[in-house]
Amino acid sequence: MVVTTDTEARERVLEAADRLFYAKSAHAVGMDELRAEAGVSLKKLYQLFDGKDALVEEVLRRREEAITAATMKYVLRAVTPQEQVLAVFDWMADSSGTTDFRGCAFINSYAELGPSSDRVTAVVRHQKSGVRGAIAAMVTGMGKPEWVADSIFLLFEGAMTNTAITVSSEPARQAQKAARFLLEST
Amino acid sequence: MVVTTDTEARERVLEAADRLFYAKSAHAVGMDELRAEAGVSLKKLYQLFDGKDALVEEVLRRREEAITAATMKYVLRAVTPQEQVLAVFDWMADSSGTTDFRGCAFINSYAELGPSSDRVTAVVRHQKSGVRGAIAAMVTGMGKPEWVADSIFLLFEGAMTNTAITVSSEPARQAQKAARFLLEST
DNA sequence: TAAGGTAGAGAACGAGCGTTCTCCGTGGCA
DNA sequence: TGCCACGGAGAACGCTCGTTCTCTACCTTA
Repeated sequence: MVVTTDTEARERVLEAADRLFYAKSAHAVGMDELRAEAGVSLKKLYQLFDGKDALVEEVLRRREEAITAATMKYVLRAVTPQEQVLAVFDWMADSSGTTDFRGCAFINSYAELGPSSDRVTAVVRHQKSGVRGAIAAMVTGMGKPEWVADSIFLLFEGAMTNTAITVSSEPARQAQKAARFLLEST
Repeated sequence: MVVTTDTEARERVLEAADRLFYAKSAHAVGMDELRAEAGVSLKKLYQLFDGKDALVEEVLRRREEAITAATMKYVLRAVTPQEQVLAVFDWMADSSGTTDFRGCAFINSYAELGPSSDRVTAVVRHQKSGVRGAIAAMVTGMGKPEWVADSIFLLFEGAMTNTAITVSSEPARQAQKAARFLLEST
């Protein structure tokens, strides 16, 4: 028998849930499908998590950390502050290349569950204010006015959804161009 | 007995479905709840529409027309071409004032149903390209480059989602400011 | 080896869904 | 007045879901 600690099982469940929820939306993924994908018994699944709602919430929180880390890799690779700000659009353009890109998981969750789950709404708000704050920190660090940061944030958000809908990295590139213009002309 | 033609019943169903689907997301609204809200028998409901999927599709198409008309009222009220472009953000700010504002119904539907319904995805794409085209027509009519139109479109999209998530018209106003800047400095 | 406890497989359960069907009351018409 | 066709109310059906429960097989330990 393959030894599997609870920690490992937890991780497998969270990874599978993140992938499936994002790809199909949470309500379209049954606990049994998730159990099969994670290679875990239904009993253990309910031992590890307090039901589906709690699992959705934890998946979103985990994804928030993962996305922050992923974008930071792009940001820190850049040299100048301006290139750092624009690097988040490189991340987006690269991410959209994967066939299973479905836009912003937080907006998607808000659309699906927002009205029925305050917990999910809270995580979504947290993520959005985090992204907005991160951009603001970079931009104001460059001496640019705060409204430039907010504008770049909105370009980012619009590009996320439309990159998914149009199945193309063009919105990401377009948003990057607009952000560059805003940074250079202020 | 109150006389009700099929056309009237159809209209009542579509109005109720639009309102409920937008407020709660489609999968959270049962056909029976919809029947009750529209004041129609279940039998007639299924006489008038080929099931829920078809109803969702028709609701989205109807909403596309309604939103186009609503924004056009704002656009045509403005005098200068620049004010016309910026008027769509006035529409957004005003719409967000209603307590049941939940962002872009098409993005929400894409998030909820996109992976399972090509028909819905097609309607969403159609609406997005329509909005993008309408902004492009106004902006290029002003002699501005096309990338300005695309940027304003992305600002619009980002503001729609974040106006809903933050329950505030601030993103709409912020996007408007950014759009004005883009229009004036090119 | 024998007993006991643990964990997995999957049946069971109650609820809710979309959809269809049945029944009954009420109209119009000869 | 008697008949019939229609439409509404809502029961019924088959399915899927989230969640819990049961049973069995195996591993551990004395």
